Amino acid sequence: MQKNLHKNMSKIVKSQGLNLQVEFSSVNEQNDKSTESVKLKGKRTSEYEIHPMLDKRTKVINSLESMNEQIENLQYWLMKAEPDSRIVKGKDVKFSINDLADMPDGVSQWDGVRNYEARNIMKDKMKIGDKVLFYHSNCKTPGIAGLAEIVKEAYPDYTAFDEFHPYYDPKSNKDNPRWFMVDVKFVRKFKRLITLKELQTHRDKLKDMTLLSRGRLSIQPVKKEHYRFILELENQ
DNA sequence: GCCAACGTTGGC
DNA sequence: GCCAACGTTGGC
Repeated sequence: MQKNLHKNMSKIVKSQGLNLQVEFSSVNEQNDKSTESVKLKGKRTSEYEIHPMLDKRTKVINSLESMNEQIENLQYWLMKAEPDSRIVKGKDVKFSINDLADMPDGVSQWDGVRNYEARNIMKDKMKIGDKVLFYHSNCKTPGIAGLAEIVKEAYPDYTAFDEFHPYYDPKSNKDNPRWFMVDVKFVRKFKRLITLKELQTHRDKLKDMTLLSRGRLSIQPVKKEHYRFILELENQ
């Protein structure tokens, strides 16, 4: 019976075209009800209860609802990096989408953010599985270069502790870290760079996009509809 | 807690 | 490399 439940879940997930890996932990029998956790890709986990008195279909719908909740909670962000070489305190701070792709497992810490608003987004808002538009800034053709996702939630940015590091901040220390970072994983490069210029021509659709109204913020929230629109632009 | 001075970002 | 916009600092 459990096997069928799992099969049904997998089928529904597939039929909805969702890019999720569903894992099931073993069921803990506890008198008249048991709990099972559903793990989505990354570490977002939700628990749902299995009531022996309810039929299979109800169980599947219940757990799907919790899955949909997780999907609804998915957040979208834009993160800026500089793809061109720039030497700060003797170290190159260049970081392009190709550099991210070349990291082991495509994963990198997002260090060097020294702005409170951007920090607070990382520290308080970003969750594993959130989607990221990878933006190339301070370069010849600024624009969105591809996609990444959050794979580790906020932890202290230790580069602030090292006085020889370009991102050193004497006001931050191990006991009272001022700056935080998340880990980001490469998802894919866009088929083409979606330039800032191009985005600016869609002011009708993107009028309240933070990138267009507050260009300086290096980590920004992105509305779901804007995210979707940008993915459509890629194919135009 | 205001705000002038200063520093940084990032498009152009 | 310029410089507008905007974020931060610190004196009062």
